[in-house]
Amino acid sequence: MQISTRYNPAETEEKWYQHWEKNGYFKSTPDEREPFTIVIPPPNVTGVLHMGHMLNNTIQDILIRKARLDGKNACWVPGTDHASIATEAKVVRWLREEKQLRKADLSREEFMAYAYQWKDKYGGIILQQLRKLGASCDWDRTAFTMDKGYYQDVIRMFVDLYSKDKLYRGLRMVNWDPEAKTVLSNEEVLYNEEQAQLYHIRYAAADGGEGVVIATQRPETIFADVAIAVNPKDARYQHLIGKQVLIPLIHRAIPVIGDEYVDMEFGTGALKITPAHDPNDYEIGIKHQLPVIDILNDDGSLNDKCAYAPLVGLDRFEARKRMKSLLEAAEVLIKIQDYTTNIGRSERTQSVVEPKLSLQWFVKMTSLGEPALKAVLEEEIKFYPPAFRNLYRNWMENLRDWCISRQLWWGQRIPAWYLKSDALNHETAVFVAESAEQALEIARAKTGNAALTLDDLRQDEDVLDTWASSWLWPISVFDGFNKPDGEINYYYPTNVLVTGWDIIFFWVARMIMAGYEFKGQRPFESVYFTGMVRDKQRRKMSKSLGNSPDALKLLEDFGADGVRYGLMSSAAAGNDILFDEKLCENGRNFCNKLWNAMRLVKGWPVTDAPADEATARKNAVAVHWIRQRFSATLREVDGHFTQFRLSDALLALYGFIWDDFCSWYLEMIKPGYEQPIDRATLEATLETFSEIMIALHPFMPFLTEEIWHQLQARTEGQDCFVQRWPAARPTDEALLTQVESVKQIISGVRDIRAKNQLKDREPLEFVAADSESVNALFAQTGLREVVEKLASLSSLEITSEEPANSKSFIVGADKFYVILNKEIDTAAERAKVQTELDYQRGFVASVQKKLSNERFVSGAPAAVVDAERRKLADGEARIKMLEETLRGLG
RNA sequence: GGGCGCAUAGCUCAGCUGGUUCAGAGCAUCUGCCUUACAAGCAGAGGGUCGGAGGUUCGAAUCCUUCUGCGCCCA
Repeated sequence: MQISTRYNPAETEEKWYQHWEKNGYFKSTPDEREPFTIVIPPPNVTGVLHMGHMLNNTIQDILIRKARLDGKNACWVPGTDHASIATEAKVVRWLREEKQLRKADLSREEFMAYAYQWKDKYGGIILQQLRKLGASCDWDRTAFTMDKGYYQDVIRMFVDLYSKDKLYRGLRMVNWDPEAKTVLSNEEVLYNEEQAQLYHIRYAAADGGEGVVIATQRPETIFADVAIAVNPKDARYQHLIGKQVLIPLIHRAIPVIGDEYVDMEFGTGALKITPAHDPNDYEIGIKHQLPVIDILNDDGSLNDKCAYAPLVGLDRFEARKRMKSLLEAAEVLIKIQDYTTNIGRSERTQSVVEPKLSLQWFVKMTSLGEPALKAVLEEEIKFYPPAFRNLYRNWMENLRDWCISRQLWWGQRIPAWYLKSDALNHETAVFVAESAEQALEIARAKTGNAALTLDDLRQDEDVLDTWASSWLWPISVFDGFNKPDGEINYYYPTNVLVTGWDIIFFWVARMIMAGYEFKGQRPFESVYFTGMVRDKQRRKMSKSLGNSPDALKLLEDFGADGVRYGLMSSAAAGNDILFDEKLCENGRNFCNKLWNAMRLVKGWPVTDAPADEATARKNAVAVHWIRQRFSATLREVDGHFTQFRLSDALLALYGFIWDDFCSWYLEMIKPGYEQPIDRATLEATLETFSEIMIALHPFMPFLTEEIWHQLQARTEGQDCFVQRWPAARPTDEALLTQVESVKQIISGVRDIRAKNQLKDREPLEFVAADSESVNALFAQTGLREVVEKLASLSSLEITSEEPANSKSFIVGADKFYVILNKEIDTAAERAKVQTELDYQRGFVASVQKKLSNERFVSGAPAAVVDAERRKLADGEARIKMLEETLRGLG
């Protein structure tokens, strides 16, 4: 049967994935084996596969497959995140565009019903796509952060933290949509440059002086001013710091304070501080312990706190208009200046968003952060690459309390109830419980009012930040809250977390905190940080830029193994990768290379007759050598794996397979045209080839499984997937070195061929200068035959005679000649040898200088000094040989 | 403003604890080959003051200081 010269991924991938899944190879249940656990960083439930996912999940699959081959009970838990903001935004858009519905017109329940509808329709597509990549997740364990059980865990977490006094309500500046009368998330506010006006207004000094002029775009907010800030370095205003000035129209006295924050160049260099209506002012207010005056009603009109009756009840824009004439009449309006500024508008109502203080839920970070920081610094949790420890420490040492409430509906609703009789944001009591009924009980007890009913309570409208649910992921997916003595004890702590460094704070740090807080244990032993996948212009790949290749198209074009290779070959841990399809092309080519190696080996006729003696010697040493090389490679790969240096591990295998196995080994044992190969050599080759497939399997699972089955007839269930990782055996270093010399000799001959227009197959006479090392080399059984075959020699002699009509080359400290049946261009040859001679003399001089340094000889380790002595001896031998060659050339 | 990181071949990057893995890989380039597994391939070759300057050391791409140029995070 003719086998295609190209590997066809489309045919094999589907077949093997189904085979593995059907055989339950992905499944894990606790048993007596050592567990190896990974929880997937859950992608957005309605997301689609992109480059970052492919990189990240390829790495996890490599680790999990390697663990499986190592005989561990490997468990990779897949799942998705509800991603509240992103998903809610998608649902809102969908409702608007497809159903002509506005969120504001829907009840919470109606909206949630639509959201689940959306989730059911698009949710989990990404998990299907991961299968195409080869991800060997235990799909039976697929989790979702809004699953009933998971939801319950999040609620329980909230109640638990509250009971431990680690949660509190605090003021925070939010985006308020006065038209929809709702809080907006940052993502729902659209900023655009708009024309606005700066009002220059004079605040008279309380002591009758001329005071100070400020510039503001929102003159109606002056009634909420609590201070004027100037830069202490500003010579114009230094004398005012500590004095009082009067707010125009209402003549309330406010202090002038000094703060470096103030930009001396902007406006007049004096900044009015309005904590209730500007986030930066709020920060300054806290710093200087200033009061907060909120003059806006929820609908954007001014309330009586503004203390200026003519404006109370007017909309902010109407008030702004009136302010102009009022200020003019008071003779405090210096000028009005046009300027362009970024104005935030509600995505939904287009109304100008007002920064507004609102009560939000915060997690106290001090007690949570401490063990989490310690764990990483003391390497109870190891980071790869370790440089991320610094980044982590820097953040953890400057922890701010975590605001976990979000003004959204898609998420876990905060389990806090208030009295309906209390005004919004001015609640007198909070009742936190896992259910409304429990909250009611608490409320009755707390208020002493046994007559309270559920109707008297209202639940907090907000949901929890997505990260406040996903930080429980490693615990919750094993049902660790419900069944703390269940299988979580087997799988937890997980072994490694693979994620992008961009969410080190959002997610990694918080999972570590949750691990210690709720489980008393680290959530994982190691964290492998992947880099960001960027395009050739170093831009992060993103949908909005449209610079991300279509992941599925890529898989189709290059095969999953090709793409996996492409991603991994350039992905050292933590380093961003500049993605180029060329990388996948390399991967595809590598697949074809292996495929063709398989075709070659399978195409040989076999004979049970023993090979002739020379061939037998050659094949025996070849088989012995490739096993040694493979062992050496495995040792290298094992080392890389323990360090999570997956890219290096793959490249080590790649180099071994392409160069050692294909270019050298297979060429060594390849029988002549239509000649058979002896059975022993073939079987040894199939055996080694099969083991190589196992070693490569974690990286390129489909191709290796296919070749594994093509190589030899396998029994039922004897799949590459479930084999044991081949053990690295001690290696015969002497042989490895000798074969390296043999390779250099063969390359030397090939080089002379190339430079003298000699056909590759034209047999050549070859001479090695007699020496101890040359004799030792060829005393190794079979090596002479290897050189003869791969260099296409007609003869190989060892002699101390300098052969005529020859060209020579040097390997190590030995000299070799190729006899050319033609006139040698002696002048050109002399020049070449002279150049080499000059180089060698320089080399020897530098080594001599080192060795004549007494401090080097006494200070450096003996091995290093010995190596230098060897270098010197070899260099001197080479000089001698080159000088002889020069003499020989006349 | 505070912090973290990066700079090595034309390009993208490896290079661990300072020393024969020391200057490397892939791509690109050049030369010769449609050879009997693979032209998406084979054989061979060229290409570098390891960003600059100091320092530590017998010895520095590697450790320290500093400068320059980029990138990122926090405010």
